[in-house]
Amino acid sequence: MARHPDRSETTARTPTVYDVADRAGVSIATVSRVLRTPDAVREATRERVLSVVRDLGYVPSGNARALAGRRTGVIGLCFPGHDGLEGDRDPLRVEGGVRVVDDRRNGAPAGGSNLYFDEVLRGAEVEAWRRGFALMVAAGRGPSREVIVNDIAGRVDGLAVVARTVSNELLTHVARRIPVVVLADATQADGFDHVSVDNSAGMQALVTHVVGELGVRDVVYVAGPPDSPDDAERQLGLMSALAAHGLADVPRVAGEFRRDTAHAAVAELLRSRTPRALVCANDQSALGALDAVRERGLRVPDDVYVTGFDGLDVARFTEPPLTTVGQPMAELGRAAVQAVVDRLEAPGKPLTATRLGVELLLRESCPPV
Amino acid sequence: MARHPDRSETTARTPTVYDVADRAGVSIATVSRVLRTPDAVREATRERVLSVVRDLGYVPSGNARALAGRRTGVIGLCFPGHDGLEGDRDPLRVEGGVRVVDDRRNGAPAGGSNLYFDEVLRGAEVEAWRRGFALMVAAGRGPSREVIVNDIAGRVDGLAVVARTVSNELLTHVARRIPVVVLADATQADGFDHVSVDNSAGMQALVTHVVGELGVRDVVYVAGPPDSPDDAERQLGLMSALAAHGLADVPRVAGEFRRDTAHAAVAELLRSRTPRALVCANDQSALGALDAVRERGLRVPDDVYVTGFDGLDVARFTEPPLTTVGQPMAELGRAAVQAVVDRLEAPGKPLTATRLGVELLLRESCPPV
DNA sequence: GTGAAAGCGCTAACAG
DNA sequence: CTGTTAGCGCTTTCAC
Repeated sequence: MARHPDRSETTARTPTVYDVADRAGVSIATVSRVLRTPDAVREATRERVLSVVRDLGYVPSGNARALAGRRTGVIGLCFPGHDGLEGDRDPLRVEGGVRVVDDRRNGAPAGGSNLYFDEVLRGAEVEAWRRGFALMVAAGRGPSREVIVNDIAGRVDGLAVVARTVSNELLTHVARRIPVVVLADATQADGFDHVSVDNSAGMQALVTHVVGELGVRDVVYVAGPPDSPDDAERQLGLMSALAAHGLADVPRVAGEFRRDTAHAAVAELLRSRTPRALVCANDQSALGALDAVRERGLRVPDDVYVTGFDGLDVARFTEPPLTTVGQPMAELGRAAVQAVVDRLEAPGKPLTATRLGVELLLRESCPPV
Repeated sequence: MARHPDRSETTARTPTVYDVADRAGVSIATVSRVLRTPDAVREATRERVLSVVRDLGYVPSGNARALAGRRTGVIGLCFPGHDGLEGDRDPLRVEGGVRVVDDRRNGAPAGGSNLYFDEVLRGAEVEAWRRGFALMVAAGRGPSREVIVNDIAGRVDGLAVVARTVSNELLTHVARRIPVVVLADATQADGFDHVSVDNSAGMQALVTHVVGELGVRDVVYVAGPPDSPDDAERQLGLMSALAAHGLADVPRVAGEFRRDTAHAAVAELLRSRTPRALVCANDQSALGALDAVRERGLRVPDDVYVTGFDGLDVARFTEPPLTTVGQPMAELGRAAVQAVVDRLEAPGKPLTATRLGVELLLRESCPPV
């Protein structure tokens, strides 16, 4: 009471434990107990307190709780902005009304709108919920990203970060405060727990299908960005499958994981020659490859096989449907949260590196034999 | 210092302002200033403090900040669990490896995997970020939902809640502490800010197309759940368009917004007769209607027109592509966050009811004239 | 510019 | 079963 000389109920502030305690004629400790360990309080008292809680519209401050309890009950998830989300700078359109659009099929499906992270996020949310944690998201864009991550790090019990979202330096820094797990990057020995997908095995299976079963010798790889750990692993799988079939290497063009870039690169390539198969680093670039092949008047799969990687939904609806490697995206998110929680529960245990399996989805663009 | 007699740097705890202050030979106030208002501190001092921050791996506690600063910098978003996410109870599969699947088109596209909320979430995230807030998500499933919402309410500055996620009672309760905006429910006069899409106008435009332009008189409405405010509004639009064309009403069957339910209901209907058009309350039920029509050996649009509502991605890839009303889902999320932030900045202003426009997407299942 | 001190609202011993 | 009392780590006047 000393700290709160005037808790007269007339003051219009958001009510605190003190207000509830006063009104119910109990101590703040009892109010706290009613909320956290109801069985430790006599029924009558409990009822009284609860009714005051209702009357006052009391909602306990999560921050005060976290501070006093030394745990927030929140897990953070950071990933690198929603790619291609131009809406980022669109002014928000808020007029009502209806616009009529003739939307009959007039071209290839639009590029996948970043389903990838949507699904990771969903998986993470589900798992966090089950483990009794709330989830805080930061899909950083721009330089302020580092600031935000730092900020988030201060409000959660643990953090899951998608590879390449922020500098390793920052990661190391925040890891001194809370457990950090890195998603979609198999790199070891950086002191973090890791959760990733079997990129290498996936690509290996895919290329084995193309080279081994279909017997194609003339392959071109539409590569991802040089600094992508994902692509690095996929190339490892590629090389290994090639080697297994007596091929030393194949030519590459730079697709950069992007539809437009891949489109341009493949168009350029096709001006000089037509390989039998275009193995693309991801689905987006496969869409670009498909565009370029079509423009050239070539048929898929008859003239050229085309394959992707990721298993975006949109890959099922291309013309023809795209053979690709499906990643368990939602499970990635779940596994990440799981790894964070596990680490929280067993701080001392050795670092883990979770590997999730993938699916080789054989479709018309490069069909089964 | 009185409160922290032993701040000797040898103790291995997560460092606090006190540790930084000690090491840098300044007061905690100065440390705080360096972080919040750098210009208020002499350059030399600032550098010194910053370097200690780095050395110690200091990350400020967001909770303590929020508590002292009386604002969290976080906005909450709650929606009703990820529908149909069975993965909810799946054990997480964590073995690596590759599974090969012949995934050539073998049926209709799978039902939309809840893109709806994924996009709302994404929109909210983007807007929160731009406004300098972090986002906390709760996609509640089960009864503990109410508990969690309450919990979240205690850790955020404002809350956006999708209609029918939690009881109005709880909403009213937490609204006494922080601003609450309700999504996708046009109901007024409940004391909350609202953000929704123009359901009524959308359906009206759609039905005007069917009845007015295509001249169909024999329509059946595949309705949503009786307690859905969304469907209620859509029916309003339906009635109004019918009236405008001299039709009193049309028969209804219960689709419940679900593919399976709608499938069953329409199959039942078709056993007795075949209406010229099936106007469905949402895309999911339109998928079900399509299934039933196909099974009956009828052709769309030649024998029956079918329409949906929502504009899910999957509706573009059905056979034939589905005429539907597209909702700006990401913008819904953005507008919600915007409403929360606006309310935070101007607590006194009158309640708002934001209405987002929709698009009538005319596709092959009920094409333009 | 910088420091001292007073909380922010809650939990968790520790007494009784 | 209930009350007292320390803090949790930070921001923020108010002096100097």
